[in-house]
Amino acid sequence: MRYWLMKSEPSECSVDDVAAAPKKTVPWVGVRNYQARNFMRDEMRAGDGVLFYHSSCPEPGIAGIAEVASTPYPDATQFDPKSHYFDARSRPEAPRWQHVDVRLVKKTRLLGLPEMRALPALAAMRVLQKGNRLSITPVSAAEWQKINRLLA
DNA sequence: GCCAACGTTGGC
DNA sequence: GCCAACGTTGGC
Repeated sequence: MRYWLMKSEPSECSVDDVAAAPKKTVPWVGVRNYQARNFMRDEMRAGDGVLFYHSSCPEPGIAGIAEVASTPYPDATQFDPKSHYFDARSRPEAPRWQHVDVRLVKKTRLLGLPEMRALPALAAMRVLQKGNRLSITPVSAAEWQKINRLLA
């Protein structure tokens, strides 16, 4: 059992959008960064814990608790010329991009970025490090427990 | 809209 | 393999 923080722009897919989705589950399509892809493809397991993070918005922060809900599979948007995420160099016989499904466990109060930065227990979180841009980052068990207590 | 930080691309 | 140019991310 591992833990992750996954960023989503609420204008694209907010915590409320996931809550309204069938089975409260969405395919995590659109990741086009190799490190983030590798986390999904190589390291995630169904049942892993996910902190659902709102980015590029007026109030960035953790907006819900979710979980990994599938094994990795190819991202269909890479083969769709009409998609914003189309990748002309990916081949169906060798898909470049894979993703998992994410299921919302519960929407929480917003744990805002300033509040996260103020907590010593979270000081080492990958997502808070200067220069971090990765849309998926590992979370330690201690960080996971701390945040779950705060949002309980 | 600005800009720092980082990733990717492509010429050499 | 180097590295400059360019594109993207994401907080502010």
